[in-house]
Amino acid sequence: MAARLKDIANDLGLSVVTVSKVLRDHPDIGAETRKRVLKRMREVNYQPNLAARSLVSGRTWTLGLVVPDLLHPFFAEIAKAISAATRKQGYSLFISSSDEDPELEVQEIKQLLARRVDVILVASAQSTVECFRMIEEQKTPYILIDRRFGDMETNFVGVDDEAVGMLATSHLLEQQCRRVAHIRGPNVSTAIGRLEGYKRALASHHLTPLPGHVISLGTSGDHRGEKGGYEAAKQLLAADTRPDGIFCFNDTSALGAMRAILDAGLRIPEDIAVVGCGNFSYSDFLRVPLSSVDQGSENIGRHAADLALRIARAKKQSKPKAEYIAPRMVVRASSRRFSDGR
Amino acid sequence: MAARLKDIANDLGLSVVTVSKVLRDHPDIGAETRKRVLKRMREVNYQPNLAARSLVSGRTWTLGLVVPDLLHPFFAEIAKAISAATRKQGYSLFISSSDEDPELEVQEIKQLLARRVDVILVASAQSTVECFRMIEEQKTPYILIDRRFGDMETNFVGVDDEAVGMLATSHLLEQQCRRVAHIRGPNVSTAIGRLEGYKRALASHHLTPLPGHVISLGTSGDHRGEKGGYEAAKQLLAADTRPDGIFCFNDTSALGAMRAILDAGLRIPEDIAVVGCGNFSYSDFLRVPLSSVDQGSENIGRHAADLALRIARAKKQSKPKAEYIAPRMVVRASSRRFSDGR
DNA sequence: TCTCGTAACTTTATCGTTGACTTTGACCTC
DNA sequence: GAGGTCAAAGTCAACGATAAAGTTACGAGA
Repeated sequence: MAARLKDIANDLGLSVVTVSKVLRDHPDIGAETRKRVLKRMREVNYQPNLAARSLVSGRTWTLGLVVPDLLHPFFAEIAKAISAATRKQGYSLFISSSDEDPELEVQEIKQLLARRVDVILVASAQSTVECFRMIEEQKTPYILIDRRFGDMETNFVGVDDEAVGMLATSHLLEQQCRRVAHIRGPNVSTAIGRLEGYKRALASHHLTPLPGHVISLGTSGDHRGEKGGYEAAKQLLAADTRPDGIFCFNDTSALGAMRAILDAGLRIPEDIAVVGCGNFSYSDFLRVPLSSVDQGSENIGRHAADLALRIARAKKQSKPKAEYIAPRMVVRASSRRFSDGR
Repeated sequence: MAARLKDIANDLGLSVVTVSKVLRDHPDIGAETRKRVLKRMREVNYQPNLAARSLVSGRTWTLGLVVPDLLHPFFAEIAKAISAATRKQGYSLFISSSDEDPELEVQEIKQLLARRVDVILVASAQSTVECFRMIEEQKTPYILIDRRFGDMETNFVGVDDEAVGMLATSHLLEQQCRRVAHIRGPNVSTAIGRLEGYKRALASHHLTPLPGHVISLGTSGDHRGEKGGYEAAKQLLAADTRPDGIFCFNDTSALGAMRAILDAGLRIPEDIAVVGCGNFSYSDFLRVPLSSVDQGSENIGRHAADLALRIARAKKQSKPKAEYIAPRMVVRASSRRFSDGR
């Protein structure tokens, strides 16, 4: 069955170590011997036993990724990109979904720690940093993706959320919206950053959010946020002054919001322009194609993978590094109020 | 740092094996000793080294999943369900995406074999069975998901594709469509089954497909199939007799088809009713909400996970088992031609 | 009293690989 | 010819856990 170094060594009358050296391209092996060993390895389709290797080296050539929801295209794309980039370097990737549940997430992380993965990547649903202290105790390096935690000095790869907020809001202002509302997300770094960007963009036009024009997505139950977006938009429509543009925390909440607007008999973008965030793949096919800020998820994935590999290969812990990906505005019908393409 | 059995044994003046036995609930341990060991384990937060365990046992408590495209909600949902179900039993899941590329898929599988995963699950993009012979040689059990191969006797979990075709086509016929066309998928089991179901449903109404009314999705480039669906629908619209109903291989091709229909100035469903397959999560939010056959992807995932766990835990190879999940028709506006809800 | 069984541990060997040292022999130099 | 260098092997001891086969001590049964 599965061939071992020992078998090859016996077959060729060599010692196990010699064969092992060939495997790892060690210099002190004769050309002839090397050839014979390599030939035999091919013949028996030798595959090193990684468990044994891990045992000796303390490394597993394995990474772990935990995302809030694998069904969400943003995270699916990140996962796919990380998997593709790391596979090429001989690493395999454990992927799991925490369902936005902090406790489940902790369990996933514990399992990854028990498996001694070389690096953990998390798009975290935690509200406290306790969980990361736990990871640090095990001395397993980790990278936060998409969501940061206050002023924690950690490895991070994600979009520049303030830029997202500015991009979306500025775009709406350019489209002559003057009462731009914001449906903000839960109290995590991404939502806070986007809100900040929204305010800054308004400020740069000498505007401030009107009363009731910043509304929170409920966090209840539907974590994709369609229902939350629907409810939030209904509240906005009932506000003293109706908004003429809405920047939504993400695409799913934008879907809900658009539905609420259409249900109310209003037109998009004429009465209210809508911008989401995430640029999910089906934006083009919606009732009203949705303008959206692209977070460059694939890019995030690639950068995260590179960073993870660098960390995994490094002998020593290095200083935490934060990488910010620049977002990109993708304009579609839901916010295009002028045909001149401005 | 990471505590080992040895450390605990030293701390308590016991042998390593005794501690190991406590860990595995071995009977011949005194009550007092067991208590002391468990207490210490908790104190130092002991995590068994799975590499060492694997080395001895030859098992890794690890599963591998390869899907054609993690971005596709159908596969993402399956992946998520498998991951959730197996995690509870202490198994971790490697997930990777083959991008519908048979060669890449083989590479992924090789990596999983090298890692000695206990079971491999594949939604395969292969056109030949060669690759599975390779898996069999390594004696690693595997489960095919979604797509079968001819008459190969293998473990399989997927939807009953003939039922899918019948369900969709019968529904269109019930909606008084009389010229039902089919945009079929590539030459794999799923597409063949659905085509078969389509024909059988027609036959049971004493109909046969009209000339030019079964069209293949091109396999070129865009593997999600929107472009393919668009092109195929354009051809259908140019056919001698225009169809009044289209059953599309999947939802993404249905998106493309719907766009072609709308672009041609026709109405959905009045002029042409459309049914897809996959029931992807955003169906409700489309320009015309899409009727679709739900393949029960979560269900598929759960069943696949159960089967994988059973196989992983079994001492001996057992007879291959095929499980078929029943599909479900979800009717939305794209095919609802009567308001009486028939 | 002697054997035997049993509960509760311990010893030893093993899994497949690797890192740190040795050994061996050929060849060179002074 | 003694000593040194170098290439090309080989030995040994881990790595952390487990399975199988010992070893005690003690009480029961004959």
